[in-house]
Amino acid sequence: MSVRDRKRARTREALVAAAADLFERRGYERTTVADIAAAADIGTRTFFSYFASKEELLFPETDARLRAALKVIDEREPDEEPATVLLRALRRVGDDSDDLVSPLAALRLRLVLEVPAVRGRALQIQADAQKEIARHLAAAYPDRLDEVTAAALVGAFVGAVQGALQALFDREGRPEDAAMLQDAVRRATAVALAPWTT
Amino acid sequence: MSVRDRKRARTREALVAAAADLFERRGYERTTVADIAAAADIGTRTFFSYFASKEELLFPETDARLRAALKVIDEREPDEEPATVLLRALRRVGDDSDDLVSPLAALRLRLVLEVPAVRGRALQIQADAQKEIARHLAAAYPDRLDEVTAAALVGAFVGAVQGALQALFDREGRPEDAAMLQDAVRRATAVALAPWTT
DNA sequence: GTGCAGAAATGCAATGGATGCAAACTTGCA
DNA sequence: TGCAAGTTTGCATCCATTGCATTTCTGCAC
Repeated sequence: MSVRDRKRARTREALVAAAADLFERRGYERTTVADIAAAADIGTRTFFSYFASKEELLFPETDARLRAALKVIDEREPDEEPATVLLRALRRVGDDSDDLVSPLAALRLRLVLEVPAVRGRALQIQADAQKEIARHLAAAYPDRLDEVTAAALVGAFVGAVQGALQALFDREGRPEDAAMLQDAVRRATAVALAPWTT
Repeated sequence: MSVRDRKRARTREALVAAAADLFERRGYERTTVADIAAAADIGTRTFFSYFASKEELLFPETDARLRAALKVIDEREPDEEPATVLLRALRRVGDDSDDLVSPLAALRLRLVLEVPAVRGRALQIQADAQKEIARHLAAAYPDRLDEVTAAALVGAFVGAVQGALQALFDREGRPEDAAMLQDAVRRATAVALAPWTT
């Protein structure tokens, strides 16, 4: 990795860190892109060569989670059911991603629930990921699943988990700590996916 | 309904019509709110007392569809399964809504697929509707469904349908024929939701 | 018919995200 | 050392959105 690339990566991280700090302290809406850029010592214009929009800042590593899910599918046992593999893939994404610990993750969760623009972006990212997973799954089971059925299956699983999670948050408020959150995710998936697992 | 209200409703429709026309001809991005307001003979500022944002213009009757779904739940037979009722509610929304015929609906579908901002808004509206439906369903079956399970159920159903639809569009482009489309969705969701419906 | 209170429309100014453009820099490599 | 490619930046501009103050209705009371 060249000096150039490393510097760029460092600046990128600085931007995320600065933004997280500012969002935390002043709130999302009352932090301007100019503020963030200044805090990371770059020009306002330059910000947009790192992130396409203000929201994007909150989802810096979407690809990683998606790749993890695809990997689970690729490494399936020869005779596993599609639903079983998919189930494992979703559990993996929910569990091991650093997503529940990193300071950014907690902030992101809060903002997804509070700020419409952020929620909209999150839903879009999720929809795109679903599409990708469905494609992979269909390719993995060419004679059992066509693209449409695979998409329906993935949509059902993800939709169930997301619905359950949302309901949990509505009922219990935002989780205080990562452990509670993880527990909530587990309970939600257990409930949501029970019909497929029994 | 007073004169005032009727005039307001007429202006509102004029805005939607004007916007549909402009979006159709010039595209969404290259139509400004000022253009739309001018075409409907109102001041730019006034636009925002009718619609909270430019996107909102494309979803003028969300409530109606939601209410239709809730109505199906309210009018269920005494001993129907939750999944059965829910399935019927979704079919109702997909079927009888003018959604595949009205000129606005076709435009909306295209823009949802093409314009990120519009897609984001559509996903948010859907998520909100899901939440509402889940609440209703849980209330309708107090001893069979808690809020979280109901939300998971609704999420699974809606997710399956949406996933299937998305895949169909990706594969075949925009649908020529509503009947074929509906059939494909039914088959796909049947597979995805088999665990719930049996 | 006149006048008033509340609702609606409007103009104006300002904020803030986003983009195009061209000039000033840096870095990697020949 | 010096050029080509990749970066950074300032500047101007567009546009959605909002706050504020003003003006224009509309419904109703008298």
